[in-house]
Amino acid sequence: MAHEVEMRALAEYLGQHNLKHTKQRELVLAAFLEARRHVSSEDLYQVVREKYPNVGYTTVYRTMKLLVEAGLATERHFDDGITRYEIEHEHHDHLVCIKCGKIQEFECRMIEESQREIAARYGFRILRHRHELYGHCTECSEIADRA
Amino acid sequence: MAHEVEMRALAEYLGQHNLKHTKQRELVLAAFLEARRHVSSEDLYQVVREKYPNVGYTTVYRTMKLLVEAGLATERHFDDGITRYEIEHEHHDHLVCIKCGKIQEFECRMIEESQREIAARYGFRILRHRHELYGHCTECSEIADRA
DNA sequence: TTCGGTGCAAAAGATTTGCATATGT
DNA sequence: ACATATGCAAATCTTTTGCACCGAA
Repeated sequence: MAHEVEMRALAEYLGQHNLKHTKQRELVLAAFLEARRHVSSEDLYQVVREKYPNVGYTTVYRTMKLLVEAGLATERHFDDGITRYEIEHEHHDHLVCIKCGKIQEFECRMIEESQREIAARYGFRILRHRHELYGHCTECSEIADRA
Repeated sequence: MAHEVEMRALAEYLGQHNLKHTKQRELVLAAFLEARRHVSSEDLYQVVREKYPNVGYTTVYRTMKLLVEAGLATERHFDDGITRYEIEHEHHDHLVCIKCGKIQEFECRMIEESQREIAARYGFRILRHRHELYGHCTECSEIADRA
């Protein structure tokens, strides 16, 4: 079984919270880790279904919420209204191609610094943020130019 | 009638597109302009209903989409999944208080510059962006500290 | 044996659509 | 007159919830 670290983290979380270690939770976590991209519950449901057709929608939705609680996943809301998940990691923002849907992560120290400055200016205490740049990626720009 | 400029802009857009100038469209636009904050279609529906109880949900939803087309309003998606609208104007981002819901706009040249730099680095052509900082505003921070 | 988990179906909440009717142009 | 707009109800789409049954501890 791959993903030993994450599987152990899940087991630990479940143990500490008197929750049960089930096949379904393991399957959803594995599918999520293997996806290596921003996936929706629907996406994961489809993947899990291929091998285990008796797993329900509900379980996938509930398990993703659980993984967020456990600190293994982060919820993301892009502009199409569908909730997507990514593997938990900090300090990054997103470039979203509105043609092909590709999502590219980026980091920028300068922006982080500016955010702190803005927060100070308005007396806000920042807990989290969203920063998404929407447009066309290199490939899609080229296609548009040729047309 | 207040909002002469915007009313004229609406009339112009309607004329140019073979659309009709109706009482409902005027009412929704007036309610939107008077709100002076980020409002949802539901909010506007409630306001319009007070004076004109026979206006339907559907008309408000459709009219807000029309106002976006006409360049009078901009659609915003914050993290609660409800679509809100603001008066069209550029170059600003948002501070959102997750306790009281207050939304404060801000502008930052430094961030805009960084965005251009990031776009260049990844070969993206940026068309629009979202940048929202979520946390506690001054008042809500103070209340939390006192507790 | 005992709770928590699962899966189905039904509910929920926001928004859209079909359709008969009403209304600008 | 004619095409578009309206308003209701029903449909949609994503996500959540109720509940009887199942299964991990």
